[in-house]
Amino acid sequence: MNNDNKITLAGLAKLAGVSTSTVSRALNNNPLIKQETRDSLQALAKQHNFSLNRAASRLRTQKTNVIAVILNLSDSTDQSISDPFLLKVVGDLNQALNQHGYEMLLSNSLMAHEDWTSYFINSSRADGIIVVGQGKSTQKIEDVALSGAPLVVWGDPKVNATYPVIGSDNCLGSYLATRHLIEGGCKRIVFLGDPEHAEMSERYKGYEKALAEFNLDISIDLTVSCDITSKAAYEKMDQVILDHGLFFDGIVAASDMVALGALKALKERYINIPNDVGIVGFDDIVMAELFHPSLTTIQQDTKTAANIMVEQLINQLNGQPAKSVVMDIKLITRKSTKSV
Amino acid sequence: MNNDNKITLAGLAKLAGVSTSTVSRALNNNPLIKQETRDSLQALAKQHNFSLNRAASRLRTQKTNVIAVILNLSDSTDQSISDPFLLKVVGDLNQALNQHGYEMLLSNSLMAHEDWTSYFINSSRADGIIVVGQGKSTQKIEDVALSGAPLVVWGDPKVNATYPVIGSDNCLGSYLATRHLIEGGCKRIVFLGDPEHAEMSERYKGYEKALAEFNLDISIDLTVSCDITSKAAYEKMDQVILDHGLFFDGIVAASDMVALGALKALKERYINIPNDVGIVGFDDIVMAELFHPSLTTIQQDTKTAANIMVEQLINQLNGQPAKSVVMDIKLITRKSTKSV
DNA sequence: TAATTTTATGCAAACGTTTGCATTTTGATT
DNA sequence: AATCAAAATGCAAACGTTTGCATAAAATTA
Repeated sequence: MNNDNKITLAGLAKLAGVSTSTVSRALNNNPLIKQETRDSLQALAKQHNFSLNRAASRLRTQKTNVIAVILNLSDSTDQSISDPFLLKVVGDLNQALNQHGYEMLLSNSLMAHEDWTSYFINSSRADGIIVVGQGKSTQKIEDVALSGAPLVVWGDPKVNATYPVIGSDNCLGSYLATRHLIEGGCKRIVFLGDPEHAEMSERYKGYEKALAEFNLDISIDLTVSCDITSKAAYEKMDQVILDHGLFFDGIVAASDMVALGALKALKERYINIPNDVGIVGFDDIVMAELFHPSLTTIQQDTKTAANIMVEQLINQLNGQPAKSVVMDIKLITRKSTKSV
Repeated sequence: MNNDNKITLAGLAKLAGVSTSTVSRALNNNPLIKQETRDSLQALAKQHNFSLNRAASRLRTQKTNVIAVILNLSDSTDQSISDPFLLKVVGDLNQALNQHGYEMLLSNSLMAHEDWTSYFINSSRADGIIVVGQGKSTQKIEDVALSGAPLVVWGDPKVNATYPVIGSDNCLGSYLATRHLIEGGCKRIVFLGDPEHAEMSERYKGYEKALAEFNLDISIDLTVSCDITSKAAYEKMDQVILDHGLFFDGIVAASDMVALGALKALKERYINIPNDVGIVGFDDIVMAELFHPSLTTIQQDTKTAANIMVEQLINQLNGQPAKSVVMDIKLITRKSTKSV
């Protein structure tokens, strides 16, 4: 029963005995058309399950109602494509976009399109771009900004950017995390993560700041650099302990996934958490609460953030200015750190 | 420097002193055009960072090169929008689609579009549909299948469907999981999950089959029904133990998330895993290995599955038939069950 | 009832590609 | 050279909407 004779606007018009203009307006709920006519035409359309051809209307209106969402992964490996936090942001964006009447074209930075503006905007694939994550290099993002294409980025809003960035105050978050460890009695605190990475470097700064404030030693040894995946974190911590023993009593992890990887390495050695080593994560992914011990972490409100991002993007689509927004964060204390 | 005078094919043609046909063909690498001409025109295009207007070419060719991916969530709550497993499938699909030259329009079933074929296909938003998850009702999926639109579903391939389904043999997986528990000495094994849910019901069958095979009691009490999220699982198990005590010595969980939720409830009561209670998950999400104890589970190869799904869909786009495919699964034994 | 305003509809020209067919150019063959 | 075949390019008609402007119908006013 493959009803292949695709009906068109003109076809419907003929059926209804009116002009295409009328049908077009009726289906778009244009008040120029009498309510009665609108209703009957819409009914007719539904009856023939007719749908406006978007390719055609996009061509005519020069608007797509599509937003390109680009998962900006660190180029090294494709591990982080399964990072639960980033994917959650994507999920929330999807909701927010749909609620605002936009569709989401999902892409990721590994698909090498040299020029994002050209590929997505100039080609009429999308009206605007949302980049999730600043990654190691912000070059491509800056190129988009420079091109004047509507753009919003999830990342660190403190980074002095020429484009609107929505995100948590990573420095503050990490500062709070670190201070929390210090107040719990930790003296030698490791930072575990990748200080090269845009957002993570801000987290590193917060960590440094707290240490400085409390006059704690901030030696290079305490900075353990690794990719921001649980696997990398696990392997790195395993190696570090093997090489240098348990020379620390606290860990500030660049993300929950990193924290969980580290936790595994510690637990395998029966190191007591939080008594021997306290550990704080970042993100508050669902899993953080489920772990044993449950993970103290910095919570980010991605749902609200997603809505704000979409709103800021829509502002730009309307020719209005958009601004960076700092999201509130919250220290969630659980069992992986000693309570003060 | 907002270079807003968007250049068009005709513009480029004029610049180059050739016809639009030639430019069009050149940019599409049509061998009708002399290699030399092609090269120079492509160079010219790049220089002016010109991109073909997709709205126009889609209208003309009646092809979008877009695939709609629909996250089919259980309609009750939006919790599972952050289900790491489903999101991983989406991530893998994204990769696979891009590699095959398609773009991904991400949507979810909560956005109430009555008629998916009409909305996505008839409207020329996409050329085909991939549904991730069969959910509680397969009605909408069957409607799409009936309409003849190119369709592939991630779900249970054993379900006798009129559309191609790619997925693991859920029944077998669950059977293996259950047998593994039995062989480890478990006598009273709980099934934790939602037997109403398409894929999960298959898992329930596998569980039943194993019990029957080993002549184990299969009473209704042993079926603990809950939503397939970690939170629901945690709360349900908490309540169940509170009400009935520890009347079981094994859990077959409908998914890893469910297993992890249950695990938390058990650990909070200092129930020894795997000695007092063994537990098996399903999916093998990244987290499964990180947990303590690490989770024995049934591994699904989503990356391969994603590629197969895309291939099967492309078959349909080319007018060829597509078939359901059963993915291999693997029991990954870890520390949450006694080794045999 | 005629003139005027208001409301509802229709006409036709875009939007920027692709592609069958016609035409020109080039190269090979007599 | 003249003829023919092959290769390269151009012409122009679609694809299915939307929308400014013109017109027709209905409602209001004089």
